[in-house]
Amino acid sequence: MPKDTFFNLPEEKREQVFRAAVDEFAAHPFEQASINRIVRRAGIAKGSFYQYFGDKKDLFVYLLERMGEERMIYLRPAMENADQRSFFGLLRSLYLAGIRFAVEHPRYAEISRKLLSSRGTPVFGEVMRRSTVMAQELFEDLLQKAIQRGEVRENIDTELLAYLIPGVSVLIVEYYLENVSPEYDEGMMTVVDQFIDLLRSGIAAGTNLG
Amino acid sequence: MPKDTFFNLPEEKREQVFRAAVDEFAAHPFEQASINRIVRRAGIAKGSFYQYFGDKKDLFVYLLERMGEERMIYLRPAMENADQRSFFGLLRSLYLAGIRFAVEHPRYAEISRKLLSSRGTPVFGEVMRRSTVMAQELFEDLLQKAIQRGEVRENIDTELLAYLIPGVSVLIVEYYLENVSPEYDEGMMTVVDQFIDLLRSGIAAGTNLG
DNA sequence: GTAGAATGTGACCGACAGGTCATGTGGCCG
DNA sequence: CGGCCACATGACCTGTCGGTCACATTCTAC
Repeated sequence: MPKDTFFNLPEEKREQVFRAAVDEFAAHPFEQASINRIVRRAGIAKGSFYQYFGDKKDLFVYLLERMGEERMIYLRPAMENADQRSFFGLLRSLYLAGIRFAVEHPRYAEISRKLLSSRGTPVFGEVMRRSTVMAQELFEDLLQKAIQRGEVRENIDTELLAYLIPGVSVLIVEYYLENVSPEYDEGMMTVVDQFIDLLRSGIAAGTNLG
Repeated sequence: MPKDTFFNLPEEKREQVFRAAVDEFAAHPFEQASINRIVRRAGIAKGSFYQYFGDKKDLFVYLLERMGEERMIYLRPAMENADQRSFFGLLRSLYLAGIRFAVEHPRYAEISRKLLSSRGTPVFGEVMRRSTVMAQELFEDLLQKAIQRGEVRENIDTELLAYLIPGVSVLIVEYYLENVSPEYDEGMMTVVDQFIDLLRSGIAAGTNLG
């Protein structure tokens, strides 16, 4: 948690510091991110920084929390009436919401990308375990319900799938940025739709064609 | 390329240095890996290190090359008669070979894992682009042939799939290590088989069951 | 032997990191 | 006014990094 001093700051200065942090963590993963660069960019003294935050991780966790709140603004509507909708339709809405969030907050998206592709570093465990577990539980729950509705076949490993789905979403974003367009934009949805189609029907020729 | 001095070394010492490097890069991603720790562990002076290698990247590239050669020893037999075998069977052989490689060289596997989950860092591009492109081309080629044989339906995006398949293999390994067993072992094949089943048939209930 | 090349060595370099702290500054309260 | 308090500041701390270099040692050839 940032210190009181940070929240007592005039909003303009507070946001200046925050923006500098966003820029830095969008450009460098946690370990390489530099407090020196942040304070330089924010136009404050280094001593001041440590009046606001306990240490680098304190700032980073705060940033991730604010990012998570912003992200939920996009995701919550996509989850409406979750119980009455098809699994694949819901999945598509979630991806769409996630992509809109990324399109409108590309630096946040960059921070997520850097963080998600650094699984295994010490800071990842401390910072992300809770939310990856939450995502995994959400998808596992959705899959179970879809099986009960007869929408998804029952002889699948829901735990594995619930792990793969968020992981693949990162791959999709990377594929798009590398091979289609270097910008976060809604064209990503064509790739998402390809993936959902694969997920639904597999790739084998035969009875599943239609 | 390491300097001549390195190859003139008595084999024992050369392997001592090499093993120390493997240990370091298995424990830390490239940027965090420390020459100081490597020379300490190898029992050589830092000056000596720079008689053997131009710089840190020189060592790392050499290590990856040796690792790639070792890996090919496992993969080559799995590719035998590639043209006459089913896509899914071949895919399974490749995964199996990859897992055997990882089981018998867990530190190599750890280095790969660290490297693959650091896409986007500067060193990744310089060092990996060639081999990721190669893997992507291989899978795209295999998929095209499978489509021609009528084994795989033709309305899929082979480029996307060829990107996703190697990426998902990393996810599978991570899933296994996090949720099943912390050791690289052949139990991973049960997860691989789950994945291949998903890839083949999708998850939707209905006509594709059987 | 002795010259000279090859190899070994660790103190040293400048850069940068995260973090501290003594001192300065400005405004509010009595 | 004086005392206090919240905040601002940047020089400074210790540590580590990748990399260099002058010098010591060992090996080879004659």
